[in-house]
Amino acid sequence: MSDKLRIAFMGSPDFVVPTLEALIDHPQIEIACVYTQPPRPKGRGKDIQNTPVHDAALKHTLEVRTPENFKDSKDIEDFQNLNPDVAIVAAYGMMLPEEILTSPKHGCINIHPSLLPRWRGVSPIQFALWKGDSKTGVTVMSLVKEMDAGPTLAQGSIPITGESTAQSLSDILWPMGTKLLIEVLEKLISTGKLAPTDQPQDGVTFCHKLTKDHGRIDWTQSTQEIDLQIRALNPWPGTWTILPDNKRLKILKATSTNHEHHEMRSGFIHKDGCIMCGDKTALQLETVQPEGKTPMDIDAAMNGGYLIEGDILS
RNA sequence: CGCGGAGUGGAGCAGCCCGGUAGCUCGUCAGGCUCAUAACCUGAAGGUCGCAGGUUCAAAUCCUGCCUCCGCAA
Repeated sequence: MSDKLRIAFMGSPDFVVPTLEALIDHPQIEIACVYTQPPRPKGRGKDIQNTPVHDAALKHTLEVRTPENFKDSKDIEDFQNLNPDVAIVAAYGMMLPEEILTSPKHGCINIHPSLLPRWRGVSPIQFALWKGDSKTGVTVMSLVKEMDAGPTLAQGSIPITGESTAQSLSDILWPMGTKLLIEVLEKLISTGKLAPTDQPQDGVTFCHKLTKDHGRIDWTQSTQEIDLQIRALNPWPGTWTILPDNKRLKILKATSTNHEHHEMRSGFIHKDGCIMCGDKTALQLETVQPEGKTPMDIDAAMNGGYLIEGDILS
């Protein structure tokens, strides 16, 4: 019998790979198995590709399992037969049935990048930023049947600034979550139990899944709202607008201004790439990407004729 | 073989269909004007036109193959 903590890791995207590697490197932890999303067609040409976690696990010669879901009792049995002390779930990308949640001795532990109970759901970082929260954070919690409603084990908080993007927050929150997770696990190892705290009843909010459609800019909104949208949806799913020739233009970076302008129509392109918004202030575009082109700064886009003073964005 | 766009001085583009002197908007450098300037004027430097073949008197331009980048979609 090993006295190491026996873990099943479940995750998929690149930003949880460091979490997996931190667990691998921990002397008192052993990874029994890594679960991740099945390889799927991806990218141009639709080649099927492993998830980043899949490749990282293979690199460390860990067993990888990629069930489509846990509806098949065989998959559930296979999981139970691993007999893990605890399962770590980090951006795995699927709901787990109760048989899985209750199977490990200490249940399933999840890293959720929000200050629960605020922003339960799948895109918490983006929503905290988009809805103008002044701070956000990361919560380590036990999973229960109801989504993101389980008791918390640790929590950390960070401020959201006018410069924050979903990317910049994610870059801070996931390492913070990993650190808190390790602390929780070390405490589990030393005391043999978790120290859960039930979530408050009040302050529960939910966020839904984002799609590319959420990235379309409505120029009748205020500069402030559009600025938040651009930073919240950066880098995914990205924000975009439609040029007069019906081509898409991604907006990668922009700054709100309070310049005064003579032309007030929403979406009107002023000299230097200032766009009129609904509250009669303007948004200064800084980095854009026309369809089929690489990202470029606004001066280049104006010089190249992608944006023309006097045209209207829709 | 999912659909599509693109590789031309440092940046973004035009030119290609209808082969024949390297163009446009900027940037950079020098000088001028100005109290001054990201403004204005004058001048200059800077490009094997993605790579390799082919056709031709002549290829950025036509033909073939390859490489690279990107949008959509997942």
